[in-house]
Order: sequence, then structure tokens, then C-alpha cells
Amino acid sequence: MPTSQPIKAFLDKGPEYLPSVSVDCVIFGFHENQLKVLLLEFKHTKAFALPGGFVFKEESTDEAATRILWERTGVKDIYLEQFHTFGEQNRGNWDVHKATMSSHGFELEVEHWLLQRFISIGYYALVDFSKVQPTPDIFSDLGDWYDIHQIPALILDHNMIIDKALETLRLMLDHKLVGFNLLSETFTMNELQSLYETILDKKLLRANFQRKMLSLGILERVKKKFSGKAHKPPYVYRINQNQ
Amino acid sequence: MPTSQPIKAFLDKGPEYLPSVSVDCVIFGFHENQLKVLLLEFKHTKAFALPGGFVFKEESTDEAATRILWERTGVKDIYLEQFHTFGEQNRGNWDVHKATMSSHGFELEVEHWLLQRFISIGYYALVDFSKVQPTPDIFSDLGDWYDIHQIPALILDHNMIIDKALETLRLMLDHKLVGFNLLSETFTMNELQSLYETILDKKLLRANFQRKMLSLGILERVKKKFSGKAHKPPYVYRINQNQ
DNA sequence: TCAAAAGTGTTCTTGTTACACCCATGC
DNA sequence: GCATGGGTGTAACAAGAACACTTTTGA
Repeated sequence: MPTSQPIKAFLDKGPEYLPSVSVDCVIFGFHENQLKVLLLEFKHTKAFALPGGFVFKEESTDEAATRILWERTGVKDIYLEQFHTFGEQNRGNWDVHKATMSSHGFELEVEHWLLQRFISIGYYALVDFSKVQPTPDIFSDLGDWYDIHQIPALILDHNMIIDKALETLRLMLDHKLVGFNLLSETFTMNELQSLYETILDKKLLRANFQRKMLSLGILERVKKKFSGKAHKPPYVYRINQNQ
Repeated sequence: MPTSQPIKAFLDKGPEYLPSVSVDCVIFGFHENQLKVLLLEFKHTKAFALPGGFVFKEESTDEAATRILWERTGVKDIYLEQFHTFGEQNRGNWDVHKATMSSHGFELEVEHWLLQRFISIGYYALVDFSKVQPTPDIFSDLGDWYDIHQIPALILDHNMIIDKALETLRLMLDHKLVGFNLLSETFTMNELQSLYETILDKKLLRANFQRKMLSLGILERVKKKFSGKAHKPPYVYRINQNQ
């Protein structure tokens, strides 16, 4: 069974990891006016999960999150922030892991390191949807984006982790300018407003939104975009890095 | 050496703890117009540290923080919230632990569980200063309050943990009514204002502060306090739990 | 009667909300 | 010209800052 080789390599890595500590990433993207989250689908068992992993003894938790993010999206230099640590005694059952391993021919003992209790440090990431190529890991055969309103049932407490991440993201929008990380380098005011409306889940008035954003003094007007549409073409903005 | 008995009992408890995970508590109190933090002073080595501990395999991290808080202050039902997890690879050196144990007659091997890498989940607590009896743990002979502006050098990254806790507390004051937890059950508007001024480190206008607080609709006016001072006695307030 | 601190009122400024209006474009 | 969506202007309202004024007490 050739596919079992990377699995075995992973299982053998147990001693290199910091025990009891895991990292889960809620990767947000924005596409077609939908806020999306990157989910992995497990092979065979058809279970869904957040991209996550373990922390090497020789790296910080931040580095671990950055590494996992890079492995799943192929992108570095991503906006990434820790938002909460989930330390319930029973965060759910590990049957999925056991079944997945079993399907690859590995029957894990109850004491196996992969089946022990882990706390999970939750990170959320904001990425430019167009730059990301979702990549499954060795357990999953599919990595794909899901609308925040259509998240399937996930393993463990991963649904709760997404809820908390979204809550944090909404709080952050208010007093930090994180939203831009979800758009491409240049964008129209309309795109920015749609992003805010989607995340906050409420309509905003165009006129006031524009004034508020421009009053921050960090948006630079690049040029008119000739959209070919039958109306006045919008300006295109980018963030002024000099600020 | 009779004092070494509890130390040995503690060291033997290693296997009952979740590996790699620790909890540190920044306990805030308010007294004489000073924001204070509860610190422990280690025996012999004269080092200072935050109250902290480890997480039993049979408890959640929240429960661990609550337990540690209770052991150090004698108070339950405390406002307690996780604010950040510190997961740097090298959070500082463990010489203090080694020296402390050595002074009790225990020479720890390099592989001893107490000397391994731990991440630390930071919690901050807001307590009623008057109800707290600082209690040292088995390593420390002194638990005492320190003005936030006069924190000594602490072990590991504990100074950074306090900074982050204070930053979080300031953010929280803005959009959550956490401040009351630092006062006794009833308080005057002046006391409440002093608390805000101390935490935010800036003067506020009495008239506007009062209006803002009362407009929240959660303060209940109890009675006049006859202070014996030569001025109009202030009203006494308490939080209206019905809200 | 006076000083001290508590509490209320009033004005001015600022920010937010709502809506009206003008602009550039393709058809 | 006209419909469409982008962009600006402005009045009404709410929130915040600054300061003046009144109230209640002990000495």
C-alpha cells in the first residue's frame, strides 16, 4: 500500500512534537460576495475538519501556524493572528482519526500519541482568495472553500472554533484595518464595502462608508477602472504603505 | 527537612499533568487608587513570578486557572478570562526552578518534566482587593500586591504576560463592563472613575463620566453615604443584577 | 458663612445617519 | 437622451468634550 508510507512517516514523528498542543487555523477568504473558510475533507471517512497540525519542539506556536498555513495554501506572508485557546477536557472524540488510520492499515493503540488529549491554539488567517491553491494534507483528499453560512458538521469542536474566529474577526474590523488582507492588492470601494457588509452581515450606506474609509487616510486612489459597464467607472484603491 | 515533603509530593504529580501546558494568572486588584498585580516571591532565590501552575489531565484549562486562582487568593466566583497563549520556543530559562528545587535538596535531571518546554495560557482575573488573602505556594514564601507601575523583573516572559494582560484589560474596558469586578459590591461614582482613570492612565471629566455610566442603565443608586467629610455625601451604587 | 466635593445643566464640537443630488459611461 | 452605478454635498440627529452652576455637608 504505497499511500501508507507518508502516514507512517507522520506517525513516527510523534516524539518530535510538543505533547498535548495542537494548532488549528481558520482561513478566511472572500469570493463572489461570500466569506469563505478553507476546510479539509478526510479520505474514506468523509469527515470535515479545519486545517491543523502539531507544534514541533523546535518551533514556536506562531511558527507552527505559519507552517501549516503555508502547507495548506501555498502562501506565505499571510495575515495571521492567534485568537483563542481551546482547552476543554473533552473536545470531542477521536474516532475519525482512528478510522482514518485504520483505513490506511494502521490500528492505533489507545495510548497512541495521536489519540491523547490535545489543547488547540486557534489562529485565524486572512488571505487573498485568488492567490490560494487549497492543498489537502496526508489525511485528507480534498481542500476546499465553504461559505461561512454553509459550514458542514466538523470533527471535534471545530465548528465552535470557527464561530469564535468569526466573532473575533467582527470585533477586529471595528478597530483595526484587517479587512484589506482579504482583497487583492487593488480594489474598488464597492468591493471593500461588500466585504464589510458580508462579514458584519448588515447593509451599510455607500456614501457614509466611503467617507469613513477615506477619512482614515490610508487609502490611495490609483486610477479609474474602465469596467465596460454602462455607468461611471469606479476608482481603484490600494493601501498606502507609507502610513 | 520537613518542608521538602510537599515539594516531593508535587514533583511526583508530574504524570498527572498535561505535558507542555501551563497556566499563568495575572490577578488585578485595585487599592488606594493603584492598579495592583498579585506576585509571588520565590524562597531563597528571591525571584518573582506570576501565580501559575499546570493543568491536570482530568480538568479543562479554565478549571485549572480557577483552581490556581482559588489556591492563591482564597476566592471563588472570580471574573476570569483567557487573553493570550504564549508559545515561544524559548520563553526564558528554568534556572530559577532548578535553584529552588536544589535549595530544597532536589537535584533535577535535565530531562525532568519540570524543566521541559511549556507553553503558557495567560488568564487575567479581576478581584475585589479587600476580599483577597494572598497565599504563597510551595515554592514561594510571599504573595503580595505590586503597583502596575512598579513590577520587578520576573522570571521567564512573565513581564511580557503582564503587559499583554493590561493591554487586553484596557481594550475590554471600552466595550464590556468588566471594571466593576475590581470594586466592592457597592461603590461611589468617584471610586469608579478613579478606577477607570488608573487603568486607562488618563484623567476623565467627572460630569461626562457620570452621565456615560448612568446612561448604561445598569447602575442602581442605593443610598447616600454619610462620609463625615465636609462636603455633600456621594451616592452609593451597585450593579443592577436584573439587567 | 465658607470650603470641599457631589451632582446637574448648557454650550460647543464632533461624528453618525439619512437622503438628495451630480457625474461618467454604454446603449 | 436615459438608465445605471459611482461619487459628493448637506441637513438632522446623537454623542462627546469642556465648563459653569447648584447642592449638601462639616467646620
